[in-house]
Amino acid sequence: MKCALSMIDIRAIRESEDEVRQRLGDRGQEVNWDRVRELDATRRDLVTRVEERRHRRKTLLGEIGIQKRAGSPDNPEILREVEELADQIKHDEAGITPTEDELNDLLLQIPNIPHETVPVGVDETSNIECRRWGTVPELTFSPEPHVELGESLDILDFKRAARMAGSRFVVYKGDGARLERALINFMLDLHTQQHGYTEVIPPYLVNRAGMTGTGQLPKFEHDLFHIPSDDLFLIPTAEVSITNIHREEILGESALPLRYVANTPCFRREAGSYGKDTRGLIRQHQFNKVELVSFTKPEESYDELERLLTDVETVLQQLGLHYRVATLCSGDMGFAAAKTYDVEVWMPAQGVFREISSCSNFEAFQARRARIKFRPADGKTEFVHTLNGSGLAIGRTVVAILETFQQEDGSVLIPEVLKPYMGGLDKIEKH
RNA sequence: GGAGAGGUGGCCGAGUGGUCGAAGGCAACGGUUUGCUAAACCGUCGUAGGUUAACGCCUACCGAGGGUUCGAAUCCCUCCCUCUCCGCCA
Repeated sequence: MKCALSMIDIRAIRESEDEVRQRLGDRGQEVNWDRVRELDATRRDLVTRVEERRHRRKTLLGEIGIQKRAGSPDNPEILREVEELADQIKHDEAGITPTEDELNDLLLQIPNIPHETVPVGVDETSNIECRRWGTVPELTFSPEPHVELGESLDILDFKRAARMAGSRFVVYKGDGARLERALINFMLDLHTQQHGYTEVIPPYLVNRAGMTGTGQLPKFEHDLFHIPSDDLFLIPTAEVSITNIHREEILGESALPLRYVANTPCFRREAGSYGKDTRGLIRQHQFNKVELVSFTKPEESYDELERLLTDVETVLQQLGLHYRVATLCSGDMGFAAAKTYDVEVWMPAQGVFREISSCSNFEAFQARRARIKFRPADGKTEFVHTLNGSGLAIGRTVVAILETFQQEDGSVLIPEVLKPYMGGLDKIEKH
């Protein structure tokens, strides 16, 4: 019998539903709690009954075996009872499958429980700013948006990309392509060499089970690009691939924490964001992102979240980009997250901070779905905690760099740390 | 895509239609012995669900799903995956 797959622990609901619901707050509004409770009870009733009958049947079968060996004739009484039990078991089992399926469907729809330090709120207005780093760059001229800058420098080509693939795609060209590549390499080197992450290059296509494990499915299928012929999905973030590296594994305690970094393209349908950020690199169907993922013991995950955030901030600080950090409120967090920090970079042309990284602790939410456990030295296996953060989204970093370091003549200075990755080039200018 | 082989516990590796949840070995853990290490010896040593205050007990699982049978890891079917060879290809 399959175990009940869940994202929040069914036992927690069974034993302290009130507390679970209270902590979910607004996030638990849509859940049909009565049905969950009912299905759980039904399932347990059926399972208990089936197991009792199976036990009885097993005993009888053993007796038949002994009699056969002794050469005794068949006992019709026993045979009849065995048959009856089989029918009853079959009948009850037929009820278990749909019960479990419905229960799992309901449980998979329940978002994660926010951590107690998460501010309560319904939208971004309740997010809490933690800190700012740097200052708004002082320009003696009015800053050009990255789209105009990129096109006049002939490093970004949105028109030709649209011709071949539609809107929300781009062709990077010349120093633009090189800048993108330089950023990827700089971030990967920083995280692997200074911050202790192991680089991986994972699959960009993932199956249904993988997407369910990290929480994209079943609820957010409409946000994903899907390949029907093979039932595979293009990853919306490397988080999916990396977290699934250890799906259905029991890790040794000494192996934790595990830290991975990957640069991958990310593919998002952006359904429902029509009209939002239609121009430029901000919101693309395909973009590169360097992603950090950690697997930790439960008691260490919140320290790890702070560490992850620090690693992400280091990237922005070394690039010299002005940013701020906010703790997301309960209503603004993603489905799977227990706590999230957003890192927002200053975009001079728009004059606003825009998200460039999101760092989350999923606690055991993904681990439970993906069945990722570890074995403590003393006791029973436990679910690990998973975390991830963008370190950083490359396209948006390009935007920030172009706009922040632009010069009045339309050229763009290359940040010091990137120069080695740009072959010593110190600015991008018109040719 | 074509042909063949195979999928058993952390690993290796037996296995027969009926006390097989599964021999044996390795690894791991605990202990005895030991100046230390090693060796040797003894013991423990899968996952999940149900039940119990707890010790424990019960059930399921030998790639997945069906079928045959009183009974299946063992026989049959379908699917998935891995490996080898051929073809194709970056």
